[in-house]
Amino acid sequence: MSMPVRGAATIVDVARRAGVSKSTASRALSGAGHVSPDAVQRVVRAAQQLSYVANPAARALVTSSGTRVVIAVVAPKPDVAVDHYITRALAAAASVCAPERIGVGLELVTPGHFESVAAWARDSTVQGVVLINTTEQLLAAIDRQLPGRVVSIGVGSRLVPSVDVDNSGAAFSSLRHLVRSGRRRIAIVTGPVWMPCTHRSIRAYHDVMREAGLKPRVVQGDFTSESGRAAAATVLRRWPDIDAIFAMCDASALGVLAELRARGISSPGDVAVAGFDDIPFAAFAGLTTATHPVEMIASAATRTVLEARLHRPDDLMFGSELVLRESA
Amino acid sequence: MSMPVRGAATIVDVARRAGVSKSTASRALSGAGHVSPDAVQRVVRAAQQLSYVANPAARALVTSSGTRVVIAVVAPKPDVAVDHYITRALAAAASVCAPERIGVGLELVTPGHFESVAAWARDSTVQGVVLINTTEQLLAAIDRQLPGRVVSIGVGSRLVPSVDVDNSGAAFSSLRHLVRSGRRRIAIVTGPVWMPCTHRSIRAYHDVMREAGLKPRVVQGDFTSESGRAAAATVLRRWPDIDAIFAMCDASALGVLAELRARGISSPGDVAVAGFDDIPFAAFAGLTTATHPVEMIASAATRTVLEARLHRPDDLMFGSELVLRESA
DNA sequence: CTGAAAGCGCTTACAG
DNA sequence: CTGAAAGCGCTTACAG
Repeated sequence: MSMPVRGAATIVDVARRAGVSKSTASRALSGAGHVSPDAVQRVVRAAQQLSYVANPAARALVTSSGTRVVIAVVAPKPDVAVDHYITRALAAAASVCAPERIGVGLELVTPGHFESVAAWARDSTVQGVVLINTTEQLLAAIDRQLPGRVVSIGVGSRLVPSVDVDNSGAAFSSLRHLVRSGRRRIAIVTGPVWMPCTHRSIRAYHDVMREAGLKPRVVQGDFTSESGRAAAATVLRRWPDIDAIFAMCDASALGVLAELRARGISSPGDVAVAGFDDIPFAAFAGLTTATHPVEMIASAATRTVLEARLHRPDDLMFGSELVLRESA
Repeated sequence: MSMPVRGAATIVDVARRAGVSKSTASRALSGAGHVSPDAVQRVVRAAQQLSYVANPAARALVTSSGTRVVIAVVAPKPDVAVDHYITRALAAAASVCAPERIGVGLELVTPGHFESVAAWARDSTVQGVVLINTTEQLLAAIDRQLPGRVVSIGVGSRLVPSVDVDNSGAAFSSLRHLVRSGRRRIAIVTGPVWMPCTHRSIRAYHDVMREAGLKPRVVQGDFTSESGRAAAATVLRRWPDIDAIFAMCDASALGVLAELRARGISSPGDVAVAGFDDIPFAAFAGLTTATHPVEMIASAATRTVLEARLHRPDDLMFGSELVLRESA
């Protein structure tokens, strides 16, 4: 028997090769309904031989399984939306979907404009939605409209499972490392306040400072290198005797390092610096940081949406590992 | 008349509202076949009122229009594949596709393993393919199998249109700027030799050197910062009197700057440095470079694939602008 | 110029 | 446990 030439194998090809009707083939492949073990085996084997993957367009038409996964990014302004973090997550999602013949779409949501949520809910071609940087407000809107088709990379809700890195754990290990290596005047450069993850790290920071009997010193940043540089300047002005700066992301930490260098302040000699994310450039710059397995997180979130479970899956929290380099 | 509640508007909703059959509605919307001007107007209006976008799953089933666009990245090894350049292009593609209810998939192709090309050709859910970093070999395989559904970000072929940045122009303007500002011993740090774009820039480099009566000095890199650092070391060893280094990408240029700084060599004082891409970090680092409108390029390429023209569209070449900063 | 009918590839009640 | 039939939303010959 030869491969079909004109197009990809269809369920009719599989059924014919297995000697059953397409109804039976469909049931055998989906696992739903009763099918004799013998038939299941023949169908599965035929499907493998033909490299059969159900046509998602046809399936989407009859069920509501969808042909695409929407990656929805929440951002106050459209231009701040698509940073390296987002594009890495998108690439991971697109890689996970490709073998299933499912596509991904990228959509921006600005706070207060949640009309698109209703559109996704109505759209049978939307398999599901992966939220990035979501807010409590958006989650509330989703709970009402899209039950069971949404996963959040970030905070979750009663109905929306969360898949994320252990922000607190990452902050704990970096800060404890600083304390253990003798630092006593440790400042933190935060992310934007509207992002829930910012608060998790700030809380961890306060916990460690209290635990060690140290005074908290908080300066706000916005995850850019420029804001890190500005924050370092602020820190040095307010607390000239500072001996460590912990930034909530590597981009800001690199800004901190640049500002220190520009002022002739040595690192780690005078001021230790630690970041978070372990971006490729961090290794190059000798930045001590903690890993952020963005690809694993996005892959897991996307897989959850593809599986379309009936019950809310458990939250998933990925660990972060401290990476010691020169800067701290 | 009220909006349909259960799902997105279908062509039957549009037809009913316009008072025609769904056949006529379909023809009016596609522009194919004869429809009275009056009917066209009513149908178009109804579609607008209902925010109608044809269900791509249904359309893909009957035509071969597809539900997804494949972004195919050619890379010698899987791990070098997904850099910032790729993910930016992917994000742009996913943004362009989203309003059309089309998804994108990310697939890696390693040289010599072109089976996936045949799979895409057979797959009616594949609207088209956007190639990134393609090689002549892959283009040859595609010419035979996927006529009319492929666009290349990079080199094109007789059947595959190319959409790309003007690499030569970018190299010309950076190098001429170096020459004009008095530099005479100018080295180039290249990209990997297997990438066609590397050769375009090298050729431009040789042209400018010849034109200015200067000796060419070529060192190979691989687009990483680490390779830039190593290349700078090589350059300084082989040509201690060097006064400028042009790197084919910003990541490498940043590596060059780091190596110079580590050796106490001032920039631009002793050695001017220029890169290419204008990544966000370049502005922060004060790197002179030239713009690379990746998002515009990827959007244009994706739009071309979505339109699925019958005839090969013209090649598209995007200009690059010199951005003068501190380093040169 | 228009509408009724067929069919794309699937899944799922409905009979047997 | 199995198969024939209906139908998801579209487009496109086929008649009129």
